[in-house]
Amino acid sequence: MKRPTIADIAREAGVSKGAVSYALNGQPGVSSATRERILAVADRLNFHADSNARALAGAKARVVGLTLQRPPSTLGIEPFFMELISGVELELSRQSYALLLQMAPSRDEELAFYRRWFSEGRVDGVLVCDVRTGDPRIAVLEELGLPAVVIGPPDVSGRLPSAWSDDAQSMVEAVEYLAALGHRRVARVGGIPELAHTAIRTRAFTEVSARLGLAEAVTVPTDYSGESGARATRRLLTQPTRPTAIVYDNDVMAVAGLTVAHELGIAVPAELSIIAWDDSPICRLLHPSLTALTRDIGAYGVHAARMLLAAVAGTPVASDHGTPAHLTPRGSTARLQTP
Amino acid sequence: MKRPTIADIAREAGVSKGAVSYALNGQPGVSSATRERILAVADRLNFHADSNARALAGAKARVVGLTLQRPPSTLGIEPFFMELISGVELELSRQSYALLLQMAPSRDEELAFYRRWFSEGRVDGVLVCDVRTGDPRIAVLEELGLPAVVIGPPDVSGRLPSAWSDDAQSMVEAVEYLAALGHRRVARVGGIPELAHTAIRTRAFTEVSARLGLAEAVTVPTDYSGESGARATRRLLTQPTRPTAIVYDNDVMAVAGLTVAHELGIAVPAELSIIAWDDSPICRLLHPSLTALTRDIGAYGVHAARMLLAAVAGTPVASDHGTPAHLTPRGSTARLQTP
DNA sequence: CCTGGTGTCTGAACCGAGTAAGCGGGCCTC
DNA sequence: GAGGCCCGCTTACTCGGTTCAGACACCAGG
Repeated sequence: MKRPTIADIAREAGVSKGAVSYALNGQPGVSSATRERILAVADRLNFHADSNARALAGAKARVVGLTLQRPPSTLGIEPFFMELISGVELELSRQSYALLLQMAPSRDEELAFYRRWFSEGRVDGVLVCDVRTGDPRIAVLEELGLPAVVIGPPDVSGRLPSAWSDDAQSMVEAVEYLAALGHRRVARVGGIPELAHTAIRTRAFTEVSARLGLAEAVTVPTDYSGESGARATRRLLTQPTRPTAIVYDNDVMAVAGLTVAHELGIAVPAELSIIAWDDSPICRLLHPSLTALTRDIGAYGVHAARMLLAAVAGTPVASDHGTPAHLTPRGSTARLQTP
Repeated sequence: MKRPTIADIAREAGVSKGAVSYALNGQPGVSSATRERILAVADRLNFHADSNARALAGAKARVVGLTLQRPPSTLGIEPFFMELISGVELELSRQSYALLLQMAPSRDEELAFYRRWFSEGRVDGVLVCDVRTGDPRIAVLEELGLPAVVIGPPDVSGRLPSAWSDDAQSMVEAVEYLAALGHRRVARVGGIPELAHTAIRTRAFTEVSARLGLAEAVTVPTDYSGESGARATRRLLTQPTRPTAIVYDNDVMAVAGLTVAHELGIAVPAELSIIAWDDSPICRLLHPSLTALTRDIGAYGVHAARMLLAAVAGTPVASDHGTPAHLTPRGSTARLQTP
């Protein structure tokens, strides 16, 4: 099956290639009568401009890139990224953009992909996830001049705009809630410590705990996997004075934590309260259902995509903080039973 | 930052553009001495050929497409697709291909994306998931002549090669195992009935149950979401004569089912055995851990990608059945307690 | 009637690669 | 020593768009 080109349309409509290009792109230079005629022919032939030719001629490739660098094992179960991607695509589709997805085995390769995409002219811009403090990607992207939006806290995004929300505020809400329920020994099973948003949460957790006079508010670092979450929970719950509440940095680890508590014969929520950061259907399905910090992850994606496309179009865009995650109380948190 | 072109390399190496192209592509036409020199210059300038120009000139775009048409809510929690994509990308990266990912809100739009990708020359080939019987995508792809590989059972893939395994065999293994444990009333919470692989599983389930003389082996259809899985389980377990074992078509619904059983005060595995199709870390984390039909999903992805790239290269490829999912017995299945 | 401006359209250059055709020069053969 | 051939490289054209300079018509103003 042969694909129609603008030359075909030009011939069919009795005009030149240039006129067709102007008509299709809504540019001035053709009368509305001929524009109509050209568009009609294009529509009849079911024409779509070859994106390679268009990109080569200096227009946009209409593709943006996204790389993920987490082990596939944790990526698979964490609903976060799929929801994020869903949101990103929603906005991209709306503006006829496509998404190039790349899983990178390591940070170096992730960087290499950005470089390659740039030099191959594959993408008009990129989204950056899982930012660390002093992340080399930021500098490289700034140097390349490739439009980019960071999905993460703004304080590590350099001159790049970022789409994120105030994790500190959400953490305060969670811990204050636990304190209000009477909990004094609150622990946290945190995410990958090197990630910038983990650091923000850790700091907020420590500060609010100190402010509320809670006992040693310890954060156990993990790699976000269920296994490491289970290990961390086991460690916390087998201490001489165990915590009465634990905040988990993702839903998978919270599920694991719930299971460990059950395994150790510790009743949830009677003896242990659990909060998961990032709500997901699983949190609702379990018994007891998990109290969670809920946020509209898809909305982040939509927002980030919109910002990126604006940046690609040359519009200066500012960082934007969406609404922070808020607490959704469910069955896994309860007032502390004073024995 | 300006990107180097072959013209830059040609000037630098003191040869013509043509020679550079031949050298870079490993084609004959240049002596090994100049080839070395050209490659050295290209390497020094960190050159990567513009993919748009290359694709326009008739070479490959080095991109393949994949569309997903499931509601984001179920996509998010189901590890299947992320693992599949991980596998696909592993192989694609190895051959310097990129993946264009597209989530489609509806089947019609999914089809429209394939059409557009084709006419825009964006992709060299596509992967097709979630095939239904009489799926219109198969016919369209055959008509367009766009290389494609179906990730699904071969009997609905038309002339397109397919990468899948024998679901019927795995289903037989699961039901025979339950029967061997003494179960006579086995039910199934199935996936989306229109999907081809669901139909295969349903048929196999019915047949093996009949062969083993099990009582009315009913399959309750769902949309794969945890909620619908919970509903289906509730329905099954509140019947006058309830099943003593249930096979779930995905892990999320199995988790939901476990929770419902708990909610109804039905002990797992003492009073009810549960098997999940598709293993995932969650299955291992829960208490009791879930007996599952395990398969290497990433391997499917690798395989499908390899087949697709072969098809893109013009090599005729045959459908391939990988190793079927096999049973991994865990804590959620047990011998039936005869009261 | 001439000039200037505007609107519409054409022609051609260009993007950065791939590739067929052509062309010297060295080597082998008779 | 002439003819033929292959190797190594260049030249020029191609892909399908975008875009700019210019041609032409038409109209208003002086």
